[in-house]
Amino acid sequence: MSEKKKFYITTAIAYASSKPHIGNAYDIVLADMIARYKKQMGYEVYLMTGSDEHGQKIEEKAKAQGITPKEYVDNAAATIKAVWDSLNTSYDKFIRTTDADHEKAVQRIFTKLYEQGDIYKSTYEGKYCVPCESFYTESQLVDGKCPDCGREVVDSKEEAYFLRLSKYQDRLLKYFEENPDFIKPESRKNEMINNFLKPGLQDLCVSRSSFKWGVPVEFDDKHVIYVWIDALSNYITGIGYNPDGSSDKFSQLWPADLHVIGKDIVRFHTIYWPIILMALGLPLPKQVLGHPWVLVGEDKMSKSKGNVVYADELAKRFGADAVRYYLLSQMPFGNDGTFTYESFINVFNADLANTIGNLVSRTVAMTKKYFGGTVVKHEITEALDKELFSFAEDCISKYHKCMDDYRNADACAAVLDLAKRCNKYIDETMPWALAKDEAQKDRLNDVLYNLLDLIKIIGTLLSPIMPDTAKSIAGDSVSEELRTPDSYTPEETANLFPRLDVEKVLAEIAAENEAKAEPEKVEGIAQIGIEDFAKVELKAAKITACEPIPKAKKLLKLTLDDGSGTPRTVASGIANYYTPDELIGHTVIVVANLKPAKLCGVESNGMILAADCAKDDVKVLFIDGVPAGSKIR
RNA sequence: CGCGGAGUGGAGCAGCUGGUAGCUCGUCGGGCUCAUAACCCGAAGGUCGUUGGUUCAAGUCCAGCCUCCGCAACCA
Repeated sequence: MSEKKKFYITTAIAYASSKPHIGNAYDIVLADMIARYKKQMGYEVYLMTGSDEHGQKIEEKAKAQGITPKEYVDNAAATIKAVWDSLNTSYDKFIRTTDADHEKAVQRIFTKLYEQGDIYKSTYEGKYCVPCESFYTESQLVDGKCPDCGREVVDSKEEAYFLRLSKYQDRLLKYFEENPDFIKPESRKNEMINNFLKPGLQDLCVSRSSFKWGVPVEFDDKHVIYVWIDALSNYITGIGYNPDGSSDKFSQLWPADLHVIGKDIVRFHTIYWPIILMALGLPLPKQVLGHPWVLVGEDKMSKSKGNVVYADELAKRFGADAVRYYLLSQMPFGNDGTFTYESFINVFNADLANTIGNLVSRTVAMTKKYFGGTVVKHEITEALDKELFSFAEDCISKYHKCMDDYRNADACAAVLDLAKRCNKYIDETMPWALAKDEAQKDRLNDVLYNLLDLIKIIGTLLSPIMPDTAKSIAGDSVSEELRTPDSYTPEETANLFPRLDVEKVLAEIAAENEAKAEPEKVEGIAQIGIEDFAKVELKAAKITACEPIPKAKKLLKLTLDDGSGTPRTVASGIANYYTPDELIGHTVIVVANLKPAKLCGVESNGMILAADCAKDDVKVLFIDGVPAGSKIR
């Protein structure tokens, strides 16, 4: 009968609409590190991750590919798993929201909440744009019209189910107060309270009837259960919860000790999720950790920007441990971190190759060279050694303090400090000089013993962060006890982290990206026939007036003379490149038969042609001298 | 005044509850040779966005302003 304390930790489940990028992967890497750490601290750990597989977007993507949504998500889930596995993550369960037992449990949850009155049927009232098939709230409208297409909207009602959030508001606020550590970091808690709780919660719409790919409401099959109840419930259904009777595992593991999530979904996990649990009569999770994002350079990662970086590709190139180390050591606690290949390689070289790898390599080499591979323990007498070990103890306790607080970057720094201290110790003791004097043989032995001992400590401390590396430098005997073994006989290993040539690697990557980008472009824009082009009506038009649009940052409102006699108004997103004065009087090419659209309250009839010369460089095509109204083809 | 975040030596970041500004990389000079052209030491370089306030004392607290970045709205 093990009396180990349990630690149930989860990640956000990844949305199965596309391959997760390095930022999504940060979630699981962080959770995995915490899980491994807790395990090492003696906890019985259960780590769950998974994929969120319902929703309109998936339905549409599947349709576009001509396969069923189920086929689509089967592929997607496999991809997600493959990425997670490439990072050597040690999850105990991978839940899929299309798992039969999950779907069943979600239906039962929904029904239970409905029967006890926490979910009620009502109508979703809003402004509806028929062509766009979308609902908008009053505040989303632009000049009372559809923000998307600019057309009139109509008052409309749609049946839907709602979760009573307001009922639990006060209890939730109280929970926040009584559990100050519930939300980490603290700043996000204040955000939640000020922005959502204090103004008052509005009941949440928890069903949809506009698409089919979801868990059907048991008693009303026109509706599917919307993401909140479906996805969030994974944390309990994945360990066997069911309102009709839960598994033993559930009672052992729940409440969760930690939900690791991205900062963008803190709201759902600290407001909606606790309220769902309260309604179910279940205890709330102990803590929610909202981590920052991984940016690529300055930007958020996005497919359209073409700057997406995938974890498995990185792991393949640099090794899983290096990727894990980069993410865990370089992400600031509160702010977004950045990924660039350049900084990755720099960190790799500085921390992993030069400091840790080289320390191991030089120490092992000397042990081999001077003692044939084995050094033994003697009592410490030198003051220098005492200082060295007391420094090590400081590092260890600092490391724990940081890890307990999920300040993993600082924890990494503490380990690096120790490794640097060891490198310095080598210079201070100069083993190569000792080796020349037979009388110093014992001293030389002691120096190497001390180094090997601390290398073992470094390996131990690193094991949640870099499991493979830890194994190869500390072996299976991870231990934080200083100077326990009677002797050390290190295994000779190849260089742990061979230094990378920045220029060379960057060039390689650039070449590969280029090779990859080519075929996609051909695919991206389909060829069209002359008849398609004929549909576009291009005309020359003279800019007679131009002014900025107050609400808009990027738009200019242009008034054009297109020869028709009536002035034409066009909004154009060129405010960052041109001032109104620079445009007035010039003649431009306008797409005349483009559907009108409402932009920031201005009706735009057509668009003017401009060239994307480079990133952040746009040039409008001027055709001064061409009479206004001339047809262009 | 839509919401939120940030402005610290060349670059990237630490600086929690106020008391001589630190780290990594880079640069320059030196040392060493066990090691992965690595390691060790030293130096140069910051009026901590700006203005005002609180205080014996502010990067650290308060107020205003400027700039940048996400999200939302709008690159038709």
